Amino acid sequence: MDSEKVLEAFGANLRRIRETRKISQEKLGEIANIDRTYVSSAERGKRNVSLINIIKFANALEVNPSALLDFQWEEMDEIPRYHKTKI
Amino acid sequence: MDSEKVLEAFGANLRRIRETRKISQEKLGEIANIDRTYVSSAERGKRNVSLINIIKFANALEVNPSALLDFQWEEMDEIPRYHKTKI
DNA sequence: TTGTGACTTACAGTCCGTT
DNA sequence: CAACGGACTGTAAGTCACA
Repeated sequence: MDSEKVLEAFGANLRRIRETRKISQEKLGEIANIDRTYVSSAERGKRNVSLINIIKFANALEVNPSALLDFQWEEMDEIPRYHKTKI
Repeated sequence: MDSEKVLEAFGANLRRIRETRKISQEKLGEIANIDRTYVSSAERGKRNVSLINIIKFANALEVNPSALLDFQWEEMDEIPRYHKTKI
């Protein structure tokens, strides 16, 4: 589990979903009440976004928060254990 | 969307899943490499946990990160819009 | 085994701007 | 419209002694 790649994966999800909504970073920021420069850096994987802001983003984009955490773990250095076991 | 309740909901999920694993907060902290007292405060909804730590918790508990974000929105003040639309 | 208050440090997050 | 920088404020991260 590589922290940097987690942030990049989150950012990629954020960007992909925002683009399907056909709204700008600025517009997303306005809806979510988050600064536009922060949206930009979050999408580029430069920010360790907190839970409240993850929820804000999800609500603004009208998706379940889990959509933003739907990572492609194959790209990570270590495969998280939940791929091997179920709860 | 009430921030305080989001944190409490996250903490409740964290605690519930940890208890199904039958491990102590201290043991979870050891696995996730997070301080025991931090686990305690996160479970009590006192921390706005960031993405990296959400992933650490999820990996340590061997669950998908989205399991920790599986909130009961009915209890919240405002129903997030993703209940009304799908992506 | 867990809860809690207090504390410092690091960085989350904002606001101004330029390219 | 987005990337990026600088300077700033607020708060999460991380730890401790003690209940």
